[in-house]
Amino acid sequence: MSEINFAECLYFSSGRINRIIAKISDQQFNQLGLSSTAAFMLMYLDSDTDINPSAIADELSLDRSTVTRFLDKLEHAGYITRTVNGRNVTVTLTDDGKALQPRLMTMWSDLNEHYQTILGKAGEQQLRELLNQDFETIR
Amino acid sequence: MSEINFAECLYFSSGRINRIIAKISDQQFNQLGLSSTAAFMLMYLDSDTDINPSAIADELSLDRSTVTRFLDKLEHAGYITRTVNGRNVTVTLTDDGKALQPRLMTMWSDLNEHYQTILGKAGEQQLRELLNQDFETIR
DNA sequence: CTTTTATAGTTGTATGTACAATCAATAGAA
DNA sequence: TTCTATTGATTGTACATACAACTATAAAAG
Repeated sequence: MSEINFAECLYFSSGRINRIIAKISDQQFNQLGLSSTAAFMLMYLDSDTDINPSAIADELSLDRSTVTRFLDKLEHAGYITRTVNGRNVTVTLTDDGKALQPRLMTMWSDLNEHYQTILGKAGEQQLRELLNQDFETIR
Repeated sequence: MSEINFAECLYFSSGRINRIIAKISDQQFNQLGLSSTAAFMLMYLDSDTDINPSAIADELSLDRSTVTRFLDKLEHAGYITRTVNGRNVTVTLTDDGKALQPRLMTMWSDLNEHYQTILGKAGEQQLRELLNQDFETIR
């Protein structure tokens, strides 16, 4: 009776596309034994110095606790170090972490090509613009 | 040096918007003590008879195992029953499950209004269309 | 018919993520 | 200067989800 078209439901369609995109991304970075989030975190850490967890959380739109978890992994893997300074923490790439950067960059550009293959050039562009609007934050 | 704009990275922007949308949706359905996925599953079950888990998985773009997990919860909550028939299972709404439907429908329409408030009317429409393309499936 | 292959569903396990609570440190007010 | 409120980071916990392995059944091939 109700005839709901679930394909039209934002909840599922956004979940679905998110999983598609995540999978493409993971396939890339898993080649380095990294999850996508960990990989992007490393790239962000290369872009500046004296970065703290909160800044990472802001930049990558993640909860601080989520950032903590990934930093644990990256530290354990030897790609970063944490320097505690009072209640602040500074995150720094190790030499291993720096050495990874060129490969990360290559993968990132491969990734963007791959997105275009799947989504189409126009679709990829459209999606990018749409998703990057500054939506009202939910509390 | 690298100057990556992470806001432009599909991996994070699609995750971000997915979380926004999921949160709006969850806020609605949690009023009935249901997760969004469980709620949509119930609505789908009302739309036809003799539905099996695989069909649910197809319709909602979820893995069969994920469907199993939610059916466990819904069964435990008394909203559905499972009838095993050889290797096939038929899922049926209980009376309680049926009784829930009007409220689910109301919430769904509230939800759609809420999306528009957050995303803007145009944005919501655009997003809907974009996300509903039939992307090549990843294997 | 019997044997092989494919399919439906479930279970084990792992991952990414958030939220709430907590701890420690700083900053502001008294 | 001491007390209080705020803030940065972490930990405990919970959830949605997938994938791989497994079980049982059905279908196809011989």
